[in-house]
Amino acid sequence: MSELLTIGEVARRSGVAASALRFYEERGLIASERAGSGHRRYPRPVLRRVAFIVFAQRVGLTLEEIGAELAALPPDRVPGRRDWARLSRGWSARIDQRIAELERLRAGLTECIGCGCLSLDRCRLANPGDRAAEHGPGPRYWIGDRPV
Amino acid sequence: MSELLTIGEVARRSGVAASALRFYEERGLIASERAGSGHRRYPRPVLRRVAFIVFAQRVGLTLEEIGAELAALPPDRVPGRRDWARLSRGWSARIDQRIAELERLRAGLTECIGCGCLSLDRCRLANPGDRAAEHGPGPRYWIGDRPV
DNA sequence: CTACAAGCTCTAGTGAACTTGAAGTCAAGC
DNA sequence: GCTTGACTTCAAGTTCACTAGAGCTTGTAG
Repeated sequence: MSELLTIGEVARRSGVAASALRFYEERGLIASERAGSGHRRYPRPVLRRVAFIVFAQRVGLTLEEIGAELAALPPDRVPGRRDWARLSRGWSARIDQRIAELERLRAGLTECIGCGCLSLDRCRLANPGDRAAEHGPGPRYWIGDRPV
Repeated sequence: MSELLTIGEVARRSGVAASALRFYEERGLIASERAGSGHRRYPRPVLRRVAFIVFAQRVGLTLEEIGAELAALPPDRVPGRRDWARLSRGWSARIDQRIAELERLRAGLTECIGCGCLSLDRCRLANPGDRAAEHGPGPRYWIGDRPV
């Protein structure tokens, strides 16, 4: 019934570990007030914010991107239907792209590999040009899940 | 025209960095002979094997899984239509699952978030039970891309 | 008042898939 | 003979999204 939640309560209710919540806070994705003791106190709406983060991760966004999306939401009022709609467009496009790629791959599974044409020179399914190879150093993102 | 390719040639033709090829070899995904100098010499079919690896990664398999798939292919003969078909079944199912999840998420984008029900308690889209939270320590796999 | 749970900060580790860099070898061209 | 470039090994670094543990403080129940 309390207005403010402890980190443990948020963790239990969201299914996200307390350590992860601290990590999100460090990254600026969520915020907390502090009790006199120095303990975190989360206002209730943080639960929706955490839900949003989890959802966005499943869609395939990185925490950095999620942070940007959250920053773009109005800080002064509860985000409404209009805000979601704006957000939604970008995400839908992204999801559609990934689905399209997966369908292409599934088709290639029988058509292209099956027919024996899986050749790097000719097959667009394994074409270097399609790949994220030139995205510089560091780990390759899950191929195809990369932000475009 | 030569029968055997250097690592540089394979890298150029496959679009995969030489360092990655050495890494794949270390992991047992590909193999090479050695010239007298100690330099790697790849038989030509390695190109198809690399193409296979790249393809499988886009589908979402880890290198370890890819290694297992490759190990299951006949080592004595060129893999034929039958071998691909066997492989294909598992991958298709996997792709279908991921597509289904993405579609579910896309629907939730308007239905569930849009209507304001994005609540951790009630919404199955952000439901802790759905999540890979209990998969133990270590990094969370890209959520939803996890091998089932 | 004392346990003990829960919170705090900070540093370091994890796993996947590589890349980077150091230090050395080998082959070819000038 | 020397430089250049391609190759070798090996160790260490990178990103992402966290987790784990050390060492300390706070809050609560008996």
